[in-house]
Amino acid sequence: MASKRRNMFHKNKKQETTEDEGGEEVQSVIQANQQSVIQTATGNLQPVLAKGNVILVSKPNSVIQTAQGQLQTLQQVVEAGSDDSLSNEEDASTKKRRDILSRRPSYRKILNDLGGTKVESSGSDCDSNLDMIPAGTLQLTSSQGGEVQGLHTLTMTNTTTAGSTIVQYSHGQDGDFYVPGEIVLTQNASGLGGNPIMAEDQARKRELRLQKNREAARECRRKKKEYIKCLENRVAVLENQNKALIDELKSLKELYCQQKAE
DNA sequence: ACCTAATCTCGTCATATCGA
DNA sequence: TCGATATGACGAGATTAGGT
Repeated sequence: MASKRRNMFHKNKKQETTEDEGGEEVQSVIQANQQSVIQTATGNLQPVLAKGNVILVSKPNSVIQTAQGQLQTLQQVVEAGSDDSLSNEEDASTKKRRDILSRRPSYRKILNDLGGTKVESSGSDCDSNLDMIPAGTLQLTSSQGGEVQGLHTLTMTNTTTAGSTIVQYSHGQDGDFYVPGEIVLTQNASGLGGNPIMAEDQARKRELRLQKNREAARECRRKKKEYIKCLENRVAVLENQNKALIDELKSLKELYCQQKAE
């Protein structure tokens, strides 16, 4: 039962809204079934837009002008959004999956590639291009302020009992407390020939590594949320640009028809 | 109020990526 | 090349929403 639920969760990762640690709700701006922006004589350009395709507008005095960077971005978004390998996710074993799935570039790298925005260890500047959004349109704000991460330290204290350790956990704000239980390192488990000092050292290193990784995971999740917000912001910007271009095109067409009729 | 399914959050592991 | 860091995947428990 529980595992079934978990599997469902991993299958249904796409959500309309999500809530972060601070209780902040992030509304998705990605909407399906948007009216097609670019239309051809046959009515729809969709079949042409396969993965990796780029629309090139090279006509010098065209109404529709694009900056090179925007086209690049569009291509990257299209490519990032289509991951064929995920469709077989259910059937593969864990090991196999890890072999098949290739890791994407880090969020830091992606964000740098996208807009030159850097992911800092705290705070967000991904909204830097939001001033392109016309007044009255959706703006997503990214607030990171709610969560204060204190400094954590972990110390292991030797006791007279061989192989056991008291773990002292120190939090920056709440003060220290001691974990009453003990970490027992047996000879077999440590594989260190029964040397309690080395075993304790190993355990200490492991605890340190786990602690670091724990915090790294938190930070990584925070960055991931920020990255998603950035993408959503970008979608909002591009949708508005599309809308403006459509309006411009429409008015120019009308103007042209009027002049032609005269 | 209770149950169940869906969703969220966190810790851990494995491994890719980065920087010295 | 190697140690440190970042991140995807997974499992477990907590929380939430909807139905009875």
